[in-house]
Amino acid sequence: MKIKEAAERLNITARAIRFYEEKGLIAPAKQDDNQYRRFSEKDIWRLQTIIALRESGMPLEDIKKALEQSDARDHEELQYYLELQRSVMFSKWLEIKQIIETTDYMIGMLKEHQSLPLDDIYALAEGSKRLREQRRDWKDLWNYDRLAGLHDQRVLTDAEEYRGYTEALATAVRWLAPIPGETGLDIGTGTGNLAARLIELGVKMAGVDQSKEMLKRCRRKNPGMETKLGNFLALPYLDGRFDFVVTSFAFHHLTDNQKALALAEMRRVLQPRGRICIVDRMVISDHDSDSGQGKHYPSLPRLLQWLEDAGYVTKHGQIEGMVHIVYAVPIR
DNA sequence: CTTCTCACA
DNA sequence: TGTGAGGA
Repeated sequence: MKIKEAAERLNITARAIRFYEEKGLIAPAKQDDNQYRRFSEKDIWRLQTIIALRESGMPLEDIKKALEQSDARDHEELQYYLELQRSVMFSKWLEIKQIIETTDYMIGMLKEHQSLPLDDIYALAEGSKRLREQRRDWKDLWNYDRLAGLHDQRVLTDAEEYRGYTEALATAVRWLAPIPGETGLDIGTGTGNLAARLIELGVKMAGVDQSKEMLKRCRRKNPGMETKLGNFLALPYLDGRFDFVVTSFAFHHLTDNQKALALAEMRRVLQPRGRICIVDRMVISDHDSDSGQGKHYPSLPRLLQWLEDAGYVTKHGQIEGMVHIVYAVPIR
């Protein structure tokens, strides 16, 4: 099949196909005498894949990598690229959602005042800009991909970082007291240790982590569990999906501003009566303790204050040393 | 009908 | 991330 026929069949221009070839995404055979490209069914199938991935907004560079994994039959890596793409799209969706909300607010102001109060609008714009930057500034400062292999060992033996780990997970499960059939989200799920305990009780758990290696292990350990790439600031789920959100030994990775944003994100994916459970090392003073190395142990009193201001009733407890648990149920 | 390159957004 | 022109 020559290029024009292929292009017509796929509803793209011949030019685009040559372009994909130039970028190294396909390599159709060329006829010896005149150098015309000949497209096999395999080539067509590959082009269809490219078009589909392109349709999802994936950049050509990433499509190239994804196809390489697919060629190597590396199912897990291919899944990683698709999920990466999904999490990118989710961030964009959140941004757009926010822009719509800002616009709605402006429309409301205009109706009410017959004009736009500039100060308010400016503050609003600044606010959304900051939120966007918070999200964008997310980085894997901790290289959990590298740590994934040793993670399960470490949580049990690291008497410093993960002191009280087992007891903390057990307490979280007890406080959440899930009803079988409920849906829960574990943020920063790692290899799914907390999620596994909840699944045992009949909860449908979803896990989010920023590390693909962690998620690989998590899926291996908990075959039925749904896992997605993502982070606190852009949870890869639509609104109102969960009965509860839980996070253990992960919240302290967020800076001050990011913590506030993360709480808002949790609320977004929760049903109206959805509860929140946060287990982590915390400090009792009024300010986060910034120990460097990307660790910002949250201030327990301030965390409680935030949640109460947002309309939650809270309950908290000390598990061991710095390790605390905070549980919150909305009353409005 | 196809190829390739150059410029352009 | 493509597209259009123009020569071979």
